[in-house]
Amino acid sequence: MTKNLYDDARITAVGLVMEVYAGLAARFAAQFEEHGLSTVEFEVLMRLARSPEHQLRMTDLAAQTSLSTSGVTRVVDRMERDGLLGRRACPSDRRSAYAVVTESGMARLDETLPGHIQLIQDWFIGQLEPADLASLLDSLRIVRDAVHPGATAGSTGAAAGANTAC
Amino acid sequence: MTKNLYDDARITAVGLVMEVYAGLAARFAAQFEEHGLSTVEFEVLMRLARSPEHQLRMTDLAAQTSLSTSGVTRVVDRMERDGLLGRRACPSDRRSAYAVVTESGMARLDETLPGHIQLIQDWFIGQLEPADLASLLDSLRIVRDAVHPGATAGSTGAAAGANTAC
DNA sequence: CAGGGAATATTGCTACGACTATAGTTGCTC
DNA sequence: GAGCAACTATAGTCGTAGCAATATTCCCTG
Repeated sequence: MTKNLYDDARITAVGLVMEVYAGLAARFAAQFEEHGLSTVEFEVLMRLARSPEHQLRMTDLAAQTSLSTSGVTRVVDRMERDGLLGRRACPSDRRSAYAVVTESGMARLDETLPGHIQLIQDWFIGQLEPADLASLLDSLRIVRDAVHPGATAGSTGAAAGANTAC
Repeated sequence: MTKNLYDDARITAVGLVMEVYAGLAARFAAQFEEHGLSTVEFEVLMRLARSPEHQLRMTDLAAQTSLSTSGVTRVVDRMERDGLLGRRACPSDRRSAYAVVTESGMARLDETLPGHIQLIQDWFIGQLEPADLASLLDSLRIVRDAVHPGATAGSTGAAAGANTAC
């Protein structure tokens, strides 16, 4: 018999990552839906809430969410229609537009967040010993920094990172 | 100021998982595309290749891939059209149908796999010290077993697990 | 200041996948 | 054996996201 590459330990290692992701994502999605949000909508809300003035340029939002710019346009369309977000013209660059969270959007997020954190606690954090968790996060950080698609709003952009200030 | 839940350490912990997943998935997808495969097509090919006789019932395939049954139908349609898969009637249960990998499908997988494993080595395994990697996998396994959406072809089905044998 | 190239957002087109309904098959019960 | 519930696969419909094309604006160079 030839050696079986299909059961290679390296394959199963990434399989583990994928399964953990899939499991968590599915549970999160179910809880988001209870509050009328999809996963990407929650992600958009979170990214904006963590930004100064609760707003971000469309392009920056796309960079931070692993969505294309057109995808961001559609999501913001929907959320604007639902009153969660608003658009604001950028004073210094008329090409750019800000997506800004409305009061209603912040309220929706505040209403969703406690349950979300509870899920994280129950299915992820709480499953591990504190020392193991710390070690796990360290390792994940290393891999993240290597793979690093610029999701952390950090130093990915070759240009000066301050263009968030428009 | 009110306490800021949006930067909660627990949120950033799952953010880490999501970012690692997204980064790996994007790189994998690019390599799959070089061989004319999408991510789900590769996953289907892998699941079938790891099964006895290189075949699986449509329902079982759906259970193992976090795809719906109709999704599996469409994917198998495409892959059958491309000659990677074939359909075979189940002799003992005429409701069921097997999806079976063709010679061409196995060849495609064998052609794709080395590069895939190389990516895993470069961006995941190779980033960590062996001891840290082992610890990481242990922790991931614990979380996986908790979240456990039955992706491992294990004991999810309430009925006897042996229905893979049709 | 005129013009070319880069950047930004949007829209049309297309592909993919989930939800639902439908048709066929099986096994159980009376 | 007829009827009925459960299961399997498929087809219809809809929502969502990516890619390419477009219009506008900005910046830099002459």
